[in-house]
Amino acid sequence: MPRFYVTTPIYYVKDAPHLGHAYTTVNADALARWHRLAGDEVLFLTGTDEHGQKVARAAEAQGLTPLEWTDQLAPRFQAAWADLDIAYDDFIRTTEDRHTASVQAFLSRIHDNGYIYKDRYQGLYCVPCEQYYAEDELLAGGCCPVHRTPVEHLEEENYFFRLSAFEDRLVEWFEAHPDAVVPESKRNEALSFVKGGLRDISITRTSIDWGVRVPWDDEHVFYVWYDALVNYVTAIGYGRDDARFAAWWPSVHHLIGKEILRFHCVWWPAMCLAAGIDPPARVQVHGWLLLGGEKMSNSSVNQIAPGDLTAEYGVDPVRYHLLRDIPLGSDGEFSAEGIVGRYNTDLANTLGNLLARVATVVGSKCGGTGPAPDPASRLAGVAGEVVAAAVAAWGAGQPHLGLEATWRLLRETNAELEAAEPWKAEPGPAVEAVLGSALEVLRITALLLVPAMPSTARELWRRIGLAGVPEDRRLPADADWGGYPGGGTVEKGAPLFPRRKG
RNA sequence: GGCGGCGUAGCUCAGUUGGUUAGAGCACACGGCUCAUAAUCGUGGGGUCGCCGGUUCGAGUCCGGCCGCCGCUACCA
Repeated sequence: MPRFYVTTPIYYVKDAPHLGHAYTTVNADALARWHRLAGDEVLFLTGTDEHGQKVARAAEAQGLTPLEWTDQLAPRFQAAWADLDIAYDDFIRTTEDRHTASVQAFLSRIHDNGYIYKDRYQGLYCVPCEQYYAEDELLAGGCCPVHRTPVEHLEEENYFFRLSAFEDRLVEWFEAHPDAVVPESKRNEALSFVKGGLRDISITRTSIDWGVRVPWDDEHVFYVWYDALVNYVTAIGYGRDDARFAAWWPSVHHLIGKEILRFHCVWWPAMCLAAGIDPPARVQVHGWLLLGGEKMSNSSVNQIAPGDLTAEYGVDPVRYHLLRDIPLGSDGEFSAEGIVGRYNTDLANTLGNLLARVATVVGSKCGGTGPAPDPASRLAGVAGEVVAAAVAAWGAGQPHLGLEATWRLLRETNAELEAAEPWKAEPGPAVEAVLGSALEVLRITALLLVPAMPSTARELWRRIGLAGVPEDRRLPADADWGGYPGGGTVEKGAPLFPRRKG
């Protein structure tokens, strides 16, 4: 059975979950649901990143230990994902014992392989940023470009990862695996970064102790990024369960935002090579959610809480908008006009209204019992094409194309009803053939909607009189034309998506 | 500065290796229908494919130059 292991980045626990986090997570969830529907064995991982100096200081300010503090924060993400119907299989926290064990095993292996060495680091450090700057990055007078305050000359003893040793092997890896980083523009960006020359990177700190202890030197903890990246192998048992690890690695699918491309497409593959394992099979880089042209980021004020949106528009419409309107890989503009427009045209008008009109006519012409579809319906061919297009699109990590294809089928079905006008005809086989075919389209649509709108898919399935739940079916086999059995009770019910004014 | 990308309908975008009349959705206009959530169906208007030049029987597509926007150039979904 094919395996599909999909990850989101682990989110920095101190940030409140916002729509940017939700965007990544909804995409990962939809891809995971698609692969489950395809019959693959799926592991969907998300979680929180809980180490680092900022967390330690914030905890101290609260009079709590760091762990007590993050114990309070991590559930905010779990709650946000529950609200968005995110069905992750594992939620990792970097403060868990399993993670400490895997980080220590992973980095010890790199150390044993000779790619970690101790050196003295000196540089210009901005305390508020917790970061070193190169001289040419500073403003006039030696000031931090962010805080506009003077930086300090600092000297620290660190362990370094010999990233520079991996230049050639990374280039070879990119060339041997053209699909390892998608879209291609991001792959080129990563590759040109590697070709531009790699410097060794400092991976430990002595100035902090809220982190994973370096097993060969008690004075040091790992810098938060190196501990964070390892979460992807922690979750599948690195250093603790070799059989499980071997089953899931390296066929992993990392979903990330473009701002962390370098970590995932350069540092992380190099760390894997250094540890003697294959780099990740795929890193899928997505764009940003923009609000009025501005990035929605952790530090700015333009954050939108996912819960506010789901309360206003409903969970599935929010998921649909994120998946349908922003091609994975491009930046996308989020706006109230955008979500309402998509809601009214696609969900209320095309889909919801189709169900309503079919249900009404089945009620008046067939006594409310759904008839079987017509094997010779023109829609059978359209459905076949659409299912094939959706399978290809979702398989290629392009939810917006999968959904676009699905709506083509719905529009064709509305047109078919106009042509046949079953509401004018006397009850009989001709009317039943038309309505049965429309119901069959709705059944296939329910299947195709499982990844994007799981609740809607279930409700559609139930309304047209089918037993069970659509996510228990399998694609593409169960989407073959003719699967609607006929004989079930079709329920009109309240509008699936009531039209919105504003 | 270096490397890379983009510019196609009012908006968002699609346009394989050059090849009939440049497409889709939305928006707009007109018409049909009245089963349906003022929904739906059909038709239509709207493009010097950023600009200039070149290659070619033929260029949105290839080449050169120019204009404009953006990304990366060692923090952050």
